[in-house]
Amino acid sequence: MEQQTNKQKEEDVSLKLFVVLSRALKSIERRAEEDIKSYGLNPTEFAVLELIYSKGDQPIQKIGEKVLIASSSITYVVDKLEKKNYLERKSCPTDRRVTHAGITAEGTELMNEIFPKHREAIYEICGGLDSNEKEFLIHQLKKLGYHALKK
Amino acid sequence: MEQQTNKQKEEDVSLKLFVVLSRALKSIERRAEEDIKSYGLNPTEFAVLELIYSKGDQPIQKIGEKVLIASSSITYVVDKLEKKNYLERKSCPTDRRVTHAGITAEGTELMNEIFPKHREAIYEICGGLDSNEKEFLIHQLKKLGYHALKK
DNA sequence: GTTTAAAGTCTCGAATTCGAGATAATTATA
DNA sequence: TATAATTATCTCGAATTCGAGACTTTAAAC
Repeated sequence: MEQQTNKQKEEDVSLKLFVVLSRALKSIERRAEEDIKSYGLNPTEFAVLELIYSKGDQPIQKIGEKVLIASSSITYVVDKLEKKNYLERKSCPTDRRVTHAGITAEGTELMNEIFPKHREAIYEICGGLDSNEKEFLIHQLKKLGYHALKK
Repeated sequence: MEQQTNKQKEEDVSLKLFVVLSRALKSIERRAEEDIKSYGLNPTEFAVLELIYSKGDQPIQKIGEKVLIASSSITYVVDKLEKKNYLERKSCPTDRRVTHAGITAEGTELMNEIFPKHREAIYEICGGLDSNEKEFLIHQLKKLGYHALKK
């Protein structure tokens, strides 16, 4: 009986956490998206471009792993970024299955311009907590996320 | 100079928090979605059904506010749940603009069956933290989300 | 060396979400 | 009361994401 009540409570807290987590992220995403849209990109495009901007040329496959989207979606996003002349595809000479995506001069120029602004925007959006609180939150979220990952 | 370095660091922590938050939620969502799909619903359908199951009949409009989706999306979701015979539309007698969505006997039966299972599943998924840690996390996430909300 | 298995990219169609605008009903204003 | 503004719902088309499967190339197994 006592057992049951306790379990009930634990479940409630977990559900609550799930809801609050979803809402907090949604609020942040809405603002972040607004920022990113003002640069003429959507969040996925920005994430892909940012990856290649900071990490250099990437095989199409790897992009999906890092940004957590399906391979068929990457094709779509890279297509769009290529049309905008921010990325270019380069077929790999050593493995002909592979295509790399690399950033263009125009893409680099764009990111030089907007990345600092984006950093600043995220900083403002996350202003509800101080630096130490953020560090601790990161730590806890990692524990939570790591456990959720495995099944 | 010192000022600049400090700012740099704060921005880094904020970016990191954003990434970790996104990933943690994505891990949880993936598992939660898996659970919900096993009941023949998708997350949005479940959320809408759960709202009406626990709070009673709702005007279509209100559903969107509570579940945070656009009005055009609600129409779509309620259509689907109506086709599955879990919800029914009831036109409001006092305000003819309004349509309420109410849960059917079949919908209630389904939720009686699956809601406890879902609670349990979320509890398992969130097992990376103990109850106190969750409470504290909820508190911090509220602070974070509340700040992000206003602009 | 063939045959099989695996890896990387892409095409296609389905599902979901959104925003803009249409329509209808209600409320506020002049 | 007529007019305007607001509210509620829905339609439509566009954007984004996914999964299944096609195709090519490479690696492994025999």
